[in-house]
Amino acid sequence: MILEKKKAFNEFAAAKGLRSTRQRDIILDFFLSTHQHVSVEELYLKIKASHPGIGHATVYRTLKLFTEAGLAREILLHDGQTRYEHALAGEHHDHLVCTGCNAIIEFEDETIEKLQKEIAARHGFMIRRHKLEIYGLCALCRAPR
Amino acid sequence: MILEKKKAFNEFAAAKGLRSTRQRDIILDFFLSTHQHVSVEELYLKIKASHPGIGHATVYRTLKLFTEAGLAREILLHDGQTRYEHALAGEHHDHLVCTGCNAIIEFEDETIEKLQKEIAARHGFMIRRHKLEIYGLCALCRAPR
DNA sequence: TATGCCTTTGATTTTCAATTTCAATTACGC
DNA sequence: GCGTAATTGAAATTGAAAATCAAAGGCATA
Ligand SMILES: [Mn+2]
Ligand SMILES: [Mn+2]
Ligand SMILES: [Zn+2]
Ligand SMILES: [Zn+2]
Repeated sequence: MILEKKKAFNEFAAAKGLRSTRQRDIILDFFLSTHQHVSVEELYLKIKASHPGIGHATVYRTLKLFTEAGLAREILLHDGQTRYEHALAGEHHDHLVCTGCNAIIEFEDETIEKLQKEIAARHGFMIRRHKLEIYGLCALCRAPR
Repeated sequence: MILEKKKAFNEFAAAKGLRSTRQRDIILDFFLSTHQHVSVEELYLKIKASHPGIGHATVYRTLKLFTEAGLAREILLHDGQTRYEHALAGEHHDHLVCTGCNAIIEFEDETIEKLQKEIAARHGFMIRRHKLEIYGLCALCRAPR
């Protein structure tokens, strides 16, 4: 799993003529061992604890590379912080976002996906991507105390 | 229509103990006579042409008030600019966004709305709001030349 | 292993939307 | 009209993200 992703990035890097650097290896290791939907700042701070030399800019740049390579996906929720999640080829899902505890629940609904395509077709619109985010309170945050 | 909205805002302002100011009247007039999905900067520039004294901060603040009053709705698309659209009580719709010409097509789909509620219920999640944005190319932008 | 090119890095600066600050102005109940 | 508290707007500040650029480092070649 993790090895496959590393391999995938190495292939992407090779194809693009990118150099192999210590920083990119470290950032990839941290990203792969991180929970879903990590913000750049969160990841940067985690890395900085054991690798103080690594800079903000490199983390930003490298996450964009991972996205280009297909390992990561950018998620823009309503808090002004870009987050990244692990991307699996061909996989797609949407998000329930708890505004109480910031938990994120993933879901996928084939019918919704199909209806979106029908709506687009009806308007002669060609879909490139979409985002469906449902904001509210998760079961835990709804519970009294 | 426009008068109803002005009345609605006046009632909101009265209930909240807000004062009636020339600036708020002007900004409301401009907002109500503007096409859908206007950005703050766009609206500010339009107003400035005939009312140079009105400041950025006031436009930002006032649009937030309109939102609170239920006349406007904040729309955050993927271009880093907050937009506002006219809100009608009880009405909801989602957006097809053309990345070619920035056109925005509105749509509503009862089945999608229902499915969202089912998904939320399945996770014990209480929905407060949601956003569904479909990005791609509109019919005109797809057409050759 | 050494050379040299050219990519990458990271401290710093810049950008840009949006918010905050605060002194001056203004609305409005009395 | 008076006094007070809300409002305004120029300017400063914020915060995320991108850009800058000199120094460091990867890598093809000899
Ligand atoms: Mn996800
Ligand atoms: Mn709309
Ligand atoms: Zn929660
Ligand atoms: Zn278009």
